[in-house]
This record gives sequence, structure tokens and C-alpha cells, in this order.
Amino acid sequence: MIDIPETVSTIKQAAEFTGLSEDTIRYYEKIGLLPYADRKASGHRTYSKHQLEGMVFLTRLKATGMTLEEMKHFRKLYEMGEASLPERVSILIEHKNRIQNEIDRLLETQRMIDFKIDKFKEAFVNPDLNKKWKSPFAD
Amino acid sequence: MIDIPETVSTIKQAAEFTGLSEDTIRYYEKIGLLPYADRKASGHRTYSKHQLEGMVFLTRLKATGMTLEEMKHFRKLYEMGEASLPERVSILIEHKNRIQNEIDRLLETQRMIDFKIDKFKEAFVNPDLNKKWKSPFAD
DNA sequence: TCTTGACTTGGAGTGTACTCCAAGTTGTAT
DNA sequence: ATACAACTTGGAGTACACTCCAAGTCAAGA
Repeated sequence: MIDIPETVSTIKQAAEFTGLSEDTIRYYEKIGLLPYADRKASGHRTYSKHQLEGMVFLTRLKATGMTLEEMKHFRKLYEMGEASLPERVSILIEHKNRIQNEIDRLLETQRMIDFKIDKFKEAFVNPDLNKKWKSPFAD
Repeated sequence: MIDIPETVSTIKQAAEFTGLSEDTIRYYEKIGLLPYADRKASGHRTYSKHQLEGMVFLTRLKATGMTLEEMKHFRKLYEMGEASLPERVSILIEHKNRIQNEIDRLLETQRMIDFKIDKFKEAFVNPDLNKKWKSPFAD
């Protein structure tokens, strides 16, 4: 059994792949969210495919509202090994629930916007309505 | 025709009703997102039911990702009157689309989390799998 | 009247997450 | 050999959205 050599990326390629900026990747490493990256002899960072996938996973968590601190905690658990699996699962389930609540709120706001758009359109077609119906916009 | 007298609220009641803090309401007024509030003789702010509804609308836009600057722009249009109705409608439609994209991203992340939870559970039941399958978490 | 709590202002301070910079080193193409 | 781009570091600066504070005024009950 031989290890399949993984293609190795520069920080620039990592940034392209993940959508993070190079500065952000270095920043994440600095605050301990990403582990100290492997280096070439020159000191330049290198990333494996596996690491890039991990970063993308991070971006998904972040984009869905997880804070950097929570992600750091999750990573700490990951480093503790198998014993932390149950807690990691419960964190993910909890996060999934938060996402669901967020989706519900978004859907509700969409309905509210639709209602408002309808009102606007009515008011546009028949300006008289505008006098009776005052749009609530904090005034 | 007589005006139905609207019940008038203090800033404290406004904060309770909207979920914003009193400081935040004053801050929104300071930056021009809310108009200069009506005052009692004492100088204390008062809010009508209509104004409270407007504030709740604001909180919905904010909670779905609209920035304070965008909301200020929307309010400016509102103050310009009927002529701005088409632009206001298009802003709302645009925002609705942004919300839809956000929902899509959230759903996708939920699926990703489900996949990961399954993997974790497998690894927990059968620790051998954990050796073959490395969780990508940026390491 | 006295006290207690609510409200006022302008401005300073905070938390999160970057983002940029200077000064120096390394890698690559000509 | 000489550019020139890519990379390195520590630390400073920025953007957004609040959040808190001091010092003072106002309102309502005992």
C-alpha cells in the first residue's frame, strides 16, 4: 500500500479554491482556527487537498452563522480524537437546528416582502390607495 | 372624519415591542435610519403604533441581511414619495432574491451537515472506519 | 418635598472579523 | 544576472453595528 501523493497548493491557490482571501487564511492560522500550515523549505505554506476541503467546510459553517470561536472549539474537539465524536455530533445537530430557524425566519420575511410588494403595486396602479394605506416604514 | 388617536409609546415600550435596545433605537435615529422622533414637552421620545410597525419591518430587513446603509437608502426613497415606488419595489424584489439565495445556501449546508453526522455516527459505531475516512477539518 | 426610576445628550469604547502595510525573502522567467 | 511576482512576518488600521457612560433633566408615587 502506497500513499497517493496529494497535490499540494500554495496559499494563493488555497484562497482561490476556498474563496477566502490569503490574508484571511493567514489570519485564521494566527488565531488558531487553522493549524500551523505545512511549509516548504522556503517557509511558504502548502496545503493538501484534504486541508482545502476542511477549509471549505469552515466557510460553510461560517456562512451559516457559526462564529470563529465556535469553529475553534469544534476544531479543538477534532484534535482530541474519537472521544469527542458525540460532542461534535451534537454541535452539528445544534447548528443544523439554528440553520432551520434561520430558514424559517427568511421564509417569513419573504412572505412579508411579497405582501409589501403587492401593496406597493396596488398603490402604483391606483394612487388613491396610497392615501389610505400608509406604508409602515418607521415614520 | 376624526383621527383615531394612536396610542403612544415611550422608547422603553418601543424597545420591548421591536426587540431592539433603547440605545439601538437612539443610534438608528442618530445615523438617520429613523427620523427624528416626536417628543413630549419634556423632550422624551414618543412612538405611534404605525412607527413601531415600521421599526419591526426594519428588524426583519436587518435580520435577513440588509445593511443599515441600504435601509437608509430605502427610507430616503420612502420620503421622496410615490415617485420612488418602482425603485422601492425593485429593491424589495432584489432583496427577496438575496434571501432566496441565502435559503439555498442554508439548505445545502444542512445537507452537508447531515452527511457529516452520518459519517461521524458510522465512525462511532465502527471505529475502524475512522482510520480510513479522515474528516476534513482543515488539518 | 423627596426619592427613585426613566429619559436626555454627545461622545467614547467594544466585539467581530477581517484587511492592509512595510520590510524583507524566495521563486521563476528571460 | 536581473527583474518581477509570490510569499513571509508582526502589527496597525478598518468597517459595521452597536453598547456604554457621565452628567444632567423629567415624572410619578409615598
